[in-house]
Amino acid sequence: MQGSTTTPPSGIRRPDQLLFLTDEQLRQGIELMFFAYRDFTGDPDAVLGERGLGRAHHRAIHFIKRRPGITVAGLLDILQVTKQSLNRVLRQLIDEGLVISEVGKEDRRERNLHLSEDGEALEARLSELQRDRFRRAYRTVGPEAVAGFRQVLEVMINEEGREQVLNLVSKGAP
Amino acid sequence: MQGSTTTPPSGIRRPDQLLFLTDEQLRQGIELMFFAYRDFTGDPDAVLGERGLGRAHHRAIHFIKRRPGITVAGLLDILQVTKQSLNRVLRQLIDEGLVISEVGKEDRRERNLHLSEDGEALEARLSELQRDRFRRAYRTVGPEAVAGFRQVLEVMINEEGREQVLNLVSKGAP
DNA sequence: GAGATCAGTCAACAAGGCTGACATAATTCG
DNA sequence: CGAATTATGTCAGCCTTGTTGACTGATCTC
Repeated sequence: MQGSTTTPPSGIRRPDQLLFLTDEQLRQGIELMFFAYRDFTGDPDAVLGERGLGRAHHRAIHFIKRRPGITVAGLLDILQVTKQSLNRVLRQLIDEGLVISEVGKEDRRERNLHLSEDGEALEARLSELQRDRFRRAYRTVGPEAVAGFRQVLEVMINEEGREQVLNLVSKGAP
Repeated sequence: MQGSTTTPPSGIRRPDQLLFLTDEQLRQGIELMFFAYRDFTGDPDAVLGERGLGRAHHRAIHFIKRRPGITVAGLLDILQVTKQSLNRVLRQLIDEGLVISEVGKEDRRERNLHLSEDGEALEARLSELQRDRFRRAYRTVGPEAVAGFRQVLEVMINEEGREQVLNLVSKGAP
């Protein structure tokens, strides 16, 4: 914390620069992560609850919005759940008319997933809530803190797979 | 991102300072949060899985370690789940000999919760994994980014309750 | 002594993970 | 062409972890 920008006064045994690596500081980071994530998912969860949907549906909707026409296998790859688990969620979304599944043009074994109008509307409502939270937070702390925030999250991701994830996040190829 | 420290050159219509607030930037933050949290919980989940325990057990263990002697009501307050839900988890932990529940000294209706030796050992193993991840991340990005990371997480927390949470995180009173 | 409070429990339900097994198309390979 | 592979869907069953509602027992407090 406190830690100022550059070098500490000399002659100190436990330099200020390393203070942010004490078990205590690390523990605080861990707990903050827990509480922040809980609230981060809270708003959408509430909206989804109204319609009998859950967080799993949100994730599917989010990434279908992000990659319209994505195949089931593609979504499985991103979400890293079993196909049985995803299938249940997807079936519900299709039954409710939020997601449209159509036979692949090139490879007719594949299914290309899209959001219906209703699906788009729900997605917009959900992502709006999360963007609001981020916007408020980002606005409060300013661009430098935001840059730090992103840096930490990025290196928090498992090293194998990190490149793929960062690629996905920043619009990168499927 | 990039955004420098102070004021930008004047006369710019969409100042650099606001670039980090576009929907696109916000969406990236949201997705990073999702992926980082997934990996953040991955390591402990694996260890817990070996013993037939889950994330809920981890949370209980974590906060009992943090506040030895905490009462059931106190834990409920932190975790924000129903007492039936917590009770199931707690019962398992007590049955497995990881947590010790003893009648309150002052108020005999209360139960004070502690970790047993085994509980301490498991907690150490789990928190070690998470601290390692944070330590690596923090070390990689440096103290300034860490400060930014923490600032964002803090203001991400719901405003009602934020003070209480921050108080808890930073060792504050029960 | 009456009423409030803390803890524990039973029962029932739902979401969303998992495994394993199997079916059906469609594509690709030999 | 026929066989193997691939993409998807589905059935069945199991687990964890959340929920509500109802109720008990012990202990405080007024």
